[in-house]
Amino acid sequence: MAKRSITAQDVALHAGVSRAVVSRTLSNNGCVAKATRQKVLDAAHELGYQVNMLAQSLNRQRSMLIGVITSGQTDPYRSQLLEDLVRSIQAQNYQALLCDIQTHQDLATTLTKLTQFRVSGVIVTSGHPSAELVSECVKLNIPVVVINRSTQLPQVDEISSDNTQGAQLAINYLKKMGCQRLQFLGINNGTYSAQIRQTAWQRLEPTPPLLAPESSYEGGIAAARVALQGGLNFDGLWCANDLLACGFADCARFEFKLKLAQDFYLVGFDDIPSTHFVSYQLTTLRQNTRQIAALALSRLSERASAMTVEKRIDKVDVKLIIRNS
Amino acid sequence: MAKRSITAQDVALHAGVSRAVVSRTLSNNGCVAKATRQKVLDAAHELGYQVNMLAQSLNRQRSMLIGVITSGQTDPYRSQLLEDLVRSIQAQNYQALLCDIQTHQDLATTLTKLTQFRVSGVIVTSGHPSAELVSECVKLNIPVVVINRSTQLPQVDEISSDNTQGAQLAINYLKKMGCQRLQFLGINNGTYSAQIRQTAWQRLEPTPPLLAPESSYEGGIAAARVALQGGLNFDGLWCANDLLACGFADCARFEFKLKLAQDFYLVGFDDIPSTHFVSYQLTTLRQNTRQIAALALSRLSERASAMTVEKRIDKVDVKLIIRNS
DNA sequence: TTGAAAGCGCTAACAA
DNA sequence: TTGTTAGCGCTTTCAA
Repeated sequence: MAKRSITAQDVALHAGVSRAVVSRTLSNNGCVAKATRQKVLDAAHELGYQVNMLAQSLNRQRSMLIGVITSGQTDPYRSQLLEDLVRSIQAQNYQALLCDIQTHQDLATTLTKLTQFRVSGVIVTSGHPSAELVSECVKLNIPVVVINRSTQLPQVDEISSDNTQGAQLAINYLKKMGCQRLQFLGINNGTYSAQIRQTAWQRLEPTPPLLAPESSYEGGIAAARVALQGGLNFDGLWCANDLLACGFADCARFEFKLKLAQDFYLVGFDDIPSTHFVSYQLTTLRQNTRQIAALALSRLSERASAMTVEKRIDKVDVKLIIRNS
Repeated sequence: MAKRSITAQDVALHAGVSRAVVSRTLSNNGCVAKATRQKVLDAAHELGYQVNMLAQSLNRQRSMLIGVITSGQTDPYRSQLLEDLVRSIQAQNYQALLCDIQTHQDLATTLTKLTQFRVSGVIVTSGHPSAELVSECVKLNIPVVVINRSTQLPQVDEISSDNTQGAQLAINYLKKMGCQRLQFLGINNGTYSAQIRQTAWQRLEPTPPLLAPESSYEGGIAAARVALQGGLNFDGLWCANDLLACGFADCARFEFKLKLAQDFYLVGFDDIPSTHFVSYQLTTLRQNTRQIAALALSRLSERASAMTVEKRIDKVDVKLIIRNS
């Protein structure tokens, strides 16, 4: 039943040349006479030839696949990042092998899975690859880049939003709004980004941070209940992310009858869609996910050609989006 | 530099057998003596052998890859569906090849890309595959399933939420809340799902639907401005999706000072996170994305073993989530 | 039960 | 510039 598909051999026959010439022509590699080249191209087109990526990859010991590792957590920011990553990958003619991991163990098995496909690179947006895993990749010449997380590993490039700059922008904004007592809302045992933002904050402001029990809308509500119980003792708040900010804002407004941009100012992080809903209009910091994605691909290809180049750490600018909080 | 990785040959040598035995043992295919089997397993484990998926797939003419086609549109519902799809795929030991398409043309090139990787199946969540594309897949024995869309093609299985049931649930709810003049908010030139919901609605209620200019929060606002301008002439509204519902609700509340669950009732669709925020608390219909995903994988594997089985159309139950609207 | 050998479709070194 | 040849690592008849 399953019809055999058209191979380079067929094209070679049709064009009256050898398969080697076909290969050279189609991969633009090695020299072919102009006329021959055209013959091959025509034949390939006529027959509807499609190269078999499996065979090609097997031979080249490298597939046109790039592994993208994400955690189940589907918050709007992550979705946006993923979308931009996939687009960047496809723009370079690669394809995205999407791997969802739940646990640290998953990361290990996933990374070996990816090596079995001889991926051209791995982009980690969740979890922390261990040294052995990475060295395994290095051995196989597979570059690894991590996004919004750090690692000690020397061969792994890092890309993240500039959280320090973010902290500064948030503080400047709050002060400009006249706030005198600033506060930060982080997450207990939170994500790497939340921790970094907290650290960045603490370098600039001494106030001990508020901590939400979890990184979510509900976490923001819970944090607000605790924080506002004894009265409002701050007038400017920076939240580690927008979901927290929305939760905090709602609890403050509906349970404690506080008014945003009046009783206190609030800055979020991520610029997720909800923040621009009429009922929120939250001031926030927008990450440049497109640039992060583009940079990830650049780093991957740089390291592909020179596995041992020095580790690079990129900080991508964030942008303050001023709304009504 | 790049160390050659361990092959079946190495394992064979180490175990003192032929590579054929190694292959049989590891793929559980053909017979191997118990003792030999153990020897091979031990050797493989000791050497840390990992099968080369490229070689295996080339030989079997089929990779452990499943193509997932999505459109750039990252609304929360789509993200959730994607996540569930990827999990289901990984649960079956396959890997997800994620392809983002923008235009109809992209679908075509993407589908041929996928065939080049000899994927074991394709899941389409966006766009409408043409007859030729599908027949190309059929020829290569690649099953195709579409989610939340329909197609005339006989070899393509369809899975979607039961929109008719959804319409009925929404209407029942609104009537139970005492609504007398029901209305539906669809989308002008909208998604397939929105159209189906509209059709389902119209079979039950004769009222001509409202139409938003686009499928988004802003679309909902725009629709509300038009609809409410001349006064409120309905008391129960069903929106094609939650983003529209949020926009409509906000415009109604903030611009027209209407009260939800008082001046009119509103039911959404999708149960996206924003709907359960304190400031919305929208009643909505939840799609069972996990079941949709699981079903997609089932259909794919069924068709894989019998390409010509009759086309199947599955409707997955939706669930009314009653909140405060 | 095991091994030898052919082949999946492609690339690349080498020779012509 | 072209063709020949030897693999890439695996699976799978077919004999032994």
